[in-house]
Amino acid sequence: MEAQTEPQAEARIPLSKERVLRAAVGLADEGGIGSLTMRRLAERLGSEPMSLYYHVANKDALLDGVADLILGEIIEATGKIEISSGDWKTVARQRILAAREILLRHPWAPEVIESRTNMSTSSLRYFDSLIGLLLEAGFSIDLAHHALHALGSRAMGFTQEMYDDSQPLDDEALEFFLEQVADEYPHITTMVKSISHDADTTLGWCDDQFEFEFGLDLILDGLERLRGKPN
Amino acid sequence: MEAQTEPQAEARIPLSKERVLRAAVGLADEGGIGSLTMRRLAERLGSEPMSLYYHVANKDALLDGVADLILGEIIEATGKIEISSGDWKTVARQRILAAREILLRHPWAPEVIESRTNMSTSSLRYFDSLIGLLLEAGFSIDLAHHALHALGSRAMGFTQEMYDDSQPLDDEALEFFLEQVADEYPHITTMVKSISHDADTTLGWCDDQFEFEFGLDLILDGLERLRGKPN
DNA sequence: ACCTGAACACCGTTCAAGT
DNA sequence: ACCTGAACACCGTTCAAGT
Repeated sequence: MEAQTEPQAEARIPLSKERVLRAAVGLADEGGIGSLTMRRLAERLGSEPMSLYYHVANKDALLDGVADLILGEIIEATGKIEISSGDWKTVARQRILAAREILLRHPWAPEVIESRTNMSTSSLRYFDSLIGLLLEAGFSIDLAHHALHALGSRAMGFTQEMYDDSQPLDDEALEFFLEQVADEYPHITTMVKSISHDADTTLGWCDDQFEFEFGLDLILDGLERLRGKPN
Repeated sequence: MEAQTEPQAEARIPLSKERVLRAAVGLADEGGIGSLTMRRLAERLGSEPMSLYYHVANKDALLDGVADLILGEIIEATGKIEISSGDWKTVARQRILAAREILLRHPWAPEVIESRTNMSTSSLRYFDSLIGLLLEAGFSIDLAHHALHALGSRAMGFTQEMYDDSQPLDDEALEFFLEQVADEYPHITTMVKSISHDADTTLGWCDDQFEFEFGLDLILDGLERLRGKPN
C-alpha cells in the first residue's frame, strides 16, 4: 500500500507486451535493427533480460510483434483512404504512398517485415483490403492475385534497393568512375556522368521517391491495361 | 620434401580465399545462411577459426566475397545471351530468367546480395551490360536509369516474396481460411478458395515462376511503351 | 502472476605467438 | 607467408528459483 523505504523508489512501471514492443521499436529507430538485442531491450526497460521472456516467447516472437506493430500503423494510415475517393488506381496509389511514408520513418522495418515467414493478422488485414479494392474495380480473382505478386513489397510501400545511394556520390567516387574504370564499365560511367550533371546532386545520387513512384505507376498502369481484358 | 611421420598425414590442402569462399557457399547451400559461421566454416575446412582471417578481413568481407562469387556465376550464364539474338526485350527477359535459375539453386543468396552496401565488381559488370542493352535499344539515359530502379532486384532474377507459400497449403490451413476467419478477411478467403480449386495445388500455393514472369513482363512491356516517347 | 540470477552454448574478433 | 591458442565481449536462451 505504501512506497518502500528504499532510497530511489521510482514509480516502477510493470512490463507488458505492449511496453516491450514499443521499446523495441524505439531501440531499432535509434540504432538500427542490429542494436535490438534482448539484453539491451531489457536494460532500456530497467529490467533483466529474462523478464522479457514472460511477455514474449523468444526473439523471433518479439520481431513478429514489432512487425505487426508497424503494420498496424500502416493500416491506420491507409484505412483513412476510402475507396469512394476516386478510381482504383489513385486509391491504390495513395494508400501505397501512405504506407511508404510510415516505413520511411522506420528504415529497419522492411527487413524485419520481409523476414517474417508467418503473415501477421495486420498484414492479412492490409492485403484483404487491397484485394477488395481490386475486385471492386473489376479485376478477376486471378488478375488480383497476379497483381499482388507483381507489386510484391511495393504493395506495402517499400522496395529493396540494389545500390546504396544514401551519400551524395562525393568527388572521389565520381572521379573514380570518370577516370579509373571508364573503359571497364562504360555504360555505368555514361549514366553516372549524366546524372551528376543534373540539378541538385547534393540530395544524393537518385531521387528515391521519384523512382518509387515511377516503378509503381509502371505496374499500376500495366494492371489497368489488363483489367477487363478477357484474360 | 617428404611426408611427416605423423599418423594420419592427410594431404593437407592449404587455405586460400578461393577455397574459403567456395566452402562458405557450400555451407549456406546445405544449411541456409544461418549455418554459415566463421567457426563452422573453419571446421569444414579442417582448420581453426582464426586461420580464416588471414584470407578474409572479417565476416562482412566473407559475405562480400560470397555475393561476388554468386554474381560471377550469373555473369557467366547471362554473358552467353547475346544482344544480337533478338530485340532488347527478349534478350533482357532471357538474361534475367537465366540469372533467376542460378539464384534458385542458392535460395539464401538474394538476402546476402541485398545486404551488401558496396556494389561488387561483378554487379557493376552485370548492370553495365544491362544498361548497354537498353541504351542500344534506344532508351534515353534517364529512362534506362528509371528502368533499373523499376526492375530493382528483379533485374538480377529475384523478388522478395511477402508470403511464404513453400508448403502446399494443407487442409488445416485451408479449413482455417474457409471457416474460421471468412468474415474477417473476406477477400483473401475468396482468393484462397479460388486458387485451391485450381489444378495441382500439390505443387504449393502459387506458381512462383509464373508470377515472376508475369511481373517481369508487366515492367518490360511498360518500359517498351515508354521507349521512344519524347519523355 | 510476474520477475530474476546463474549458467550454457554459441557468436565474431583482438592479440600475441608459433612455424 | 601462413596458421594458431587463449581470451574477450558479446549473443539468445534453459532452468530452477524468488516474490
